[in-house]
Amino acid sequence: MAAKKQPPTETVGARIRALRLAANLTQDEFAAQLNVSRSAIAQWETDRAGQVRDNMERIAKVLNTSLGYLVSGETGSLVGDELALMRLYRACSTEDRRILVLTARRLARS
Amino acid sequence: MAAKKQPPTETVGARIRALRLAANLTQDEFAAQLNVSRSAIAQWETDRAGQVRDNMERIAKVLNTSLGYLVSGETGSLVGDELALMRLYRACSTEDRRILVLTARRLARS
DNA sequence: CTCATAATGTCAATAATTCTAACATAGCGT
DNA sequence: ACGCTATGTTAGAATTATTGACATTATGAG
Repeated sequence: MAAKKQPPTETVGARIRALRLAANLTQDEFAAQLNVSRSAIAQWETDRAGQVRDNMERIAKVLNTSLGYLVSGETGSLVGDELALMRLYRACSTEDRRILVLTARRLARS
Repeated sequence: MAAKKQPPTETVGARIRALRLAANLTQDEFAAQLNVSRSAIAQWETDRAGQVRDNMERIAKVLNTSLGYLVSGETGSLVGDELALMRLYRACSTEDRRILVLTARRLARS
C-alpha cells in the first residue's frame, strides 16, 4: 500500500504557490501585481490568512486560473448525457425548468 | 430599445438571494443550514458583508452551485441554475438520472 | 567554507471586516 | 387594525487580515 502522495487534497495556499512558481514569479513580484505586502503573500501561501474574496479573485486573474480551482481545487466539464440534459433543460420554459430542478432535488435526496 | 432588464451585472448578494429563493428557503432556514445568524444572511444578500471564503464555499454547497458562479457570476458555460441541476443530476443514481432525462424530454416538448 | 544576497517565514500591533443581537420596517391575511 | 412572518438596519464585540520589522533559509561567488 504505497499510496504515493495524492495531491487532490492540496490546500489553497499550496495551489497559490504552485501557480505563482509556475508563472516564474517571486513573492515580491507577485505582491506588487496584487498591491499587497510580500509578507501577506507568504501568509497566504502558508494558509495563515488572506483568503478573502477580493484577493482570491485577483489571484485567479493574475495567475490565469479559476476561482473554483483556487479555492476548492475543482474543475467542471460536461460529459455526453450531461450535455443532453442541459439541452433539454434550456429548451424548457422557466416554469418547467423549476419543476425539473425540484424533481432532481427529490431524486437526488433518495 | 427597451432592454428588458437583463442582470448580467448582478452582484454577489443578488445571486445568493436568487439561489436561496429558487431553493424555496427563507433567510431563517438558510441561516440555520449555515450556522450563522439570520441577520448575517440579510447582510450578505445586500452586499454589506459576509463575502468570506468559508461562507462562500458553504453557500455554494448548500445551494448546489459553484464558487465561480457565486463570486464572479460565471462557471464554464453554465449559469447558476444550470449548474445546480448538473450537481443534482450527478448526485442521482443511474436509474434516477434516466428518469430525470425522461422528465426533461417530456417537459421540453410542451 | 564564508560571505553576500535574494527569497521566504514569522511575529506583534494595527487596521479592516464580519458577526450577532436587538430593534425597525414591510407585507399579508384575517 | 392586528398579529404574524420575512427581511432590513444598526452598534458594538469578535474575528481576521495586513503591514513592517526581524528571523531564517537557500544559492552562488570567491
